[in-house]
Amino acid sequence: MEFLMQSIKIAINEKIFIKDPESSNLGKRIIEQSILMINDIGFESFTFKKLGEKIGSNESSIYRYFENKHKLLLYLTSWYWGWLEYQLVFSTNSIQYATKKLASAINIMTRATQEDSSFSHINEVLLNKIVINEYSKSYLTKEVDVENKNGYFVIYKRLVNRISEMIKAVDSKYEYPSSLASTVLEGSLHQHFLKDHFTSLTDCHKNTDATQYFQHLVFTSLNT
Amino acid sequence: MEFLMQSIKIAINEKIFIKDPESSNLGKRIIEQSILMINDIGFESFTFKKLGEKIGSNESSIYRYFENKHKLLLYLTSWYWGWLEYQLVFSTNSIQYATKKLASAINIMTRATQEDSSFSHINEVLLNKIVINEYSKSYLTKEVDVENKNGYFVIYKRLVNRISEMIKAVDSKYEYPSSLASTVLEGSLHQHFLKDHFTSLTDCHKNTDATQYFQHLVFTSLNT
DNA sequence: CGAATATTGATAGCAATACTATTAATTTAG
DNA sequence: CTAAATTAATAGTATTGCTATCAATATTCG
Repeated sequence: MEFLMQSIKIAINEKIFIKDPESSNLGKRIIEQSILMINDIGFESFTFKKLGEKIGSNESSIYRYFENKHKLLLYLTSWYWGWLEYQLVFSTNSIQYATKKLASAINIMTRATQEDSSFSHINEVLLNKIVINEYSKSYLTKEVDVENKNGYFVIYKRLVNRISEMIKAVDSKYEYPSSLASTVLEGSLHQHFLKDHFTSLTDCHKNTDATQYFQHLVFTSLNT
Repeated sequence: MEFLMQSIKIAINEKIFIKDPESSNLGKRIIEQSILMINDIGFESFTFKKLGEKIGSNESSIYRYFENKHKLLLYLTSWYWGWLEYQLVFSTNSIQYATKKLASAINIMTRATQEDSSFSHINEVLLNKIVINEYSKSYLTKEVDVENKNGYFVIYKRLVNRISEMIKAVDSKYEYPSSLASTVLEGSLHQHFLKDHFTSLTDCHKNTDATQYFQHLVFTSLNT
């Protein structure tokens, strides 16, 4: 997958960072290398000090971009959802039939992530793995309500709503469009996690299985 | 809900603790008060030092029961799933018809937790909240494969498998029984979380809504 | 160009966390 | 009632998650 439009930038809520990491070379290295490092050692073991060493920079310099590693995680995951949203809108916009549109959306939301050469410093495949392993930690906190009010989760919420609207377009009488939409997005991450760590708890063993599963789940729930 | 059998004990993998907290008064206070405290301040802010102060005991004494707070979380969540499993088996065992059995199981898995006076030192309602807010953190770690091999998640896995078997009993041709079972269990926690923090992402606003949603989701997926 | 301004790097320091070790006090069990 | 087990108290260590300060470099713009 590649962005067809040049110089598209994923717009992240400015309250999430102190200084926009897209605005400098150091900022981009912070993003690039934090993705590699979080993927490598996990979010718990990841620290700004270690990242500083890795990028040949200083802990205190990273703190000038992000208040703490939680905010960096919010940035990375927001970027990921923004990137997915773009693909969703771009791919489904021209589809006429509601059913076909929703099927295409489910496909994009549940498939294994493809690389995208448009953003040279971001490895989308690894970022997808981070989202699978760490996204819940970004909202399963005591601060979730305040951060939600601050708009830290808007992109994700917009994405769920888009799917929800597509579901309604297929079956306006269906009673749980938002729950179904959130189930697909969150459940997709979960099934991919189970595929890697708890194979007995899932039937999705190949990459394409999750898509099949959710297509079936959604379309049997709806009256088309 | 009450246990009809006296002196039932939820059996937890002995590798999770150093000394069985059920074996002493201090151990029970550790469990009782850690539930209150984690619920109160969240797992991230929870420390053995604070817990020690709260129960009028010492940090080092708690370390004789649990290696670290991660293991304590594994203990608490294992206990919860064991308790739910008991209710599931007890309530559905005598039901003949596969469909009715599965419907009853979904009901138990997705409803709001009821108090249980059988275990005086454990507040099941608060423990359910902890599971909603913290369970994923217990397996979204770099150590998950080792800990899985050690059997730290057996109870949860057995529970998913029980549901999976019930699904198969209703529709032996259905291709995704394990995925559907794990989706119900995990998705139920997620919908309850959304109900409390992201109301726009769910249609479950009353406690009973999640049950309705998952009943519909499961039974439209299956050919009965 | 060159001075002002912004950015980054280096070092230090602090409070809290996540433990471990040791020893003393207390409880319990035979 | 004595020995063994348990618990409490204290101290100590390495790491984390920051903040502050100041020097070294870039960058910008008049």
